[in-house]
Amino acid sequence: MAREHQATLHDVARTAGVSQATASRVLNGSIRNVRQENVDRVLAAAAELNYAPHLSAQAIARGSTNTVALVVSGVDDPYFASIAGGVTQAAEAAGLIVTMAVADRSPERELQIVRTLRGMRPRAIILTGSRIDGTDTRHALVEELDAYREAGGSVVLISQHDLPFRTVSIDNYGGARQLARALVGLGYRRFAMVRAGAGLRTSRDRCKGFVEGLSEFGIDIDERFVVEAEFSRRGGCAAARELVQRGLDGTELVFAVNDVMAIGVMTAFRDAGLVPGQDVAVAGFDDIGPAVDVDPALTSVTVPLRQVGVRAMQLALSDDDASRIVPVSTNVVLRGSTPGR
Amino acid sequence: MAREHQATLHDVARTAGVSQATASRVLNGSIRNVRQENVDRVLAAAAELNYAPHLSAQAIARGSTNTVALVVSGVDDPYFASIAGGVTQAAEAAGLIVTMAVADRSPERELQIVRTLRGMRPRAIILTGSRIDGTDTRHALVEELDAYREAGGSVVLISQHDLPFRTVSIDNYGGARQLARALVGLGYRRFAMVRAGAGLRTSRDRCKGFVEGLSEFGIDIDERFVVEAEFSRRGGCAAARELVQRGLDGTELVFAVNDVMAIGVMTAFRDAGLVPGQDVAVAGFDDIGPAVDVDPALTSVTVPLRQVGVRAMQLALSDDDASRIVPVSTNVVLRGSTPGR
DNA sequence: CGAGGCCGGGAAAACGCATTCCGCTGCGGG
DNA sequence: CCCGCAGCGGAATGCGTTTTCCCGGCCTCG
Repeated sequence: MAREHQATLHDVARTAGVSQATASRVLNGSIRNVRQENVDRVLAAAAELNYAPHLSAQAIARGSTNTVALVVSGVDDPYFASIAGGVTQAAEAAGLIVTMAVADRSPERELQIVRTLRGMRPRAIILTGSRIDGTDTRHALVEELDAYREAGGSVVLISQHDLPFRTVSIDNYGGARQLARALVGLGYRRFAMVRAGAGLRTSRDRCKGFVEGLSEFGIDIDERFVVEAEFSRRGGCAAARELVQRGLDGTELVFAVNDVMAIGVMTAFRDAGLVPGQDVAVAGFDDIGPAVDVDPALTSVTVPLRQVGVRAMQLALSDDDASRIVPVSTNVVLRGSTPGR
Repeated sequence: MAREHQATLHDVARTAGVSQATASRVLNGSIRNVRQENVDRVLAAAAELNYAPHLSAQAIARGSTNTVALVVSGVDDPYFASIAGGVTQAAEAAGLIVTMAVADRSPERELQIVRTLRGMRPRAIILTGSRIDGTDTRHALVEELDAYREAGGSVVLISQHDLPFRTVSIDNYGGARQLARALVGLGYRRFAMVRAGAGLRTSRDRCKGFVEGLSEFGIDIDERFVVEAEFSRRGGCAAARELVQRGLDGTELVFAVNDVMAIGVMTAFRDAGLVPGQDVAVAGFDDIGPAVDVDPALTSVTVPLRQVGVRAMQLALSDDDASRIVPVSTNVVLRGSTPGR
């Protein structure tokens, strides 16, 4: 029993007393028929030896893998976790195995990852949360992805619709704009904004939408009340502290470009002795799970993250080029963190 | 440029004017030396052709992959997300690629996944959050893992120390026991408990620790105040509703076996008009990020989830069998959700 | 000046599997 | 009775690497 090697197809064939070809035919449901007797013997042998086909060997023999690569910028973030959940769900439904890599918010790392991943010859590479805009690795990344696609792979981006690849496009702009309108509707007039670095497309779009939504009503946000921070809970905290230090100065509501930041903002406010929703309203974006668990519940913009993941996977697998961009719409949801005034 | 195939080592060798063997030697830093001139030519050719070695082919030729498999029971859960983060971090540090599969809380699915994963010949399989206890798939799973290990793979479990594999063992029992003591110290006497199904080892251990911690003080929990629910936020909500329906009846504190459930409990209480921490205290376990974002902040037991992931990976890679079990200690942290009485 | 050792290069085998092609058997029809 | 054909098993080939083995040239030492 203590053979150091896993059973190979050869072994199975030998103990079944048939040829490799026959064994292969029965084990992977080839088109050709095999006599029932042999089928049984092979199956029995496979079971006895606990045979599991060597996926790499299959990949090399068939010329294609059943692997999908997913690149996220951080797993801890519920945003990516949800998307990853959707992707794996759809992948497993399609019989694919997903390998995940974490870029950790670094464009260089992302490039390196894609390079490695390409060697794996995955059926698709799904990229989410990349922040390549304006970096000098951007060109290299695009080139790499292009080469990959040229070779028959399929590339799917999430919310990077200005790159020449298929993308699932979350309506960040529209959602933020709607949010701005809704908040003005509630009576808010003086806003602050917490955003991420300029390299992050998602953040940019949301800011733009929000600002333009406000400007419909002739409202604008003073430069002083726009603070840039890390795209994370910690970043949100830091930003909120920065804001109270600068002096809130009549600010009625702070909009953070995503929920994890918004939640960070809320707790930082609370730590500073301010009651969120009462002393200062807070709104976020994404409507991640925990948004309803904080008190008051966080006003946000729902984006069906899991759906996004599923769509991305489907988009990756579809071969018609007609729908290069799959739009995903978003929905404002008002909660206790932004009471009417 | 539009060749349908990726560049192969053969191509590189040809355009460099050397043999495949030489190309291989320079590209993977073999022990043997290659003349500098040839090194340069091969490197140039590789860069020009944008060559990426076919990992499957390498795997097959070398007889080993640089892949690690991670099985979690759900990505959306921050518990697993954090562990996954640690695992990928450590894996990438070791130059390994991690492929993740989601068992979705089903033992059968888990078994099937392990079976598939084995075909990938990963260096290690890391299993977390499995709930095989008492199921009939348990034996099959163990057998499968055994066969895998027999063949040279390494298996690491997280908090399943009664199975004959290496495991990172979180001190669930001790942490819960400490928590119980601390809470009694705060003046609490009447407890309710929200736990998950009996198949989940982690839940069992925590319950046991908590109950035994209480019994040190002659306190026990009435059967009526123990409710079993899904191991998720939703489950926590449901459990809390169940509790209020049964009648809290003087219950001072409800302990949920993990934070996501505890948070669910808190919001469900709030929805029912109860103020968490004031009308009824709540304590959880894990100290996941959001624990400090809810209001009042959640009393919990810190477990260094990311560390757990890192350790698991290291344990998987180490080849000395001395330390089959790596203990990870936990730490009670009291917060606003359990004010002193 | 010759033998042996060392260094670097290439041909080829091997890895585990899928698949194509070939040949055998057995059947039915002419 | 023979031919053709369908059906099925097996040998062989190929996939992209690594690695072993061999070979030629050069250097060194005797």
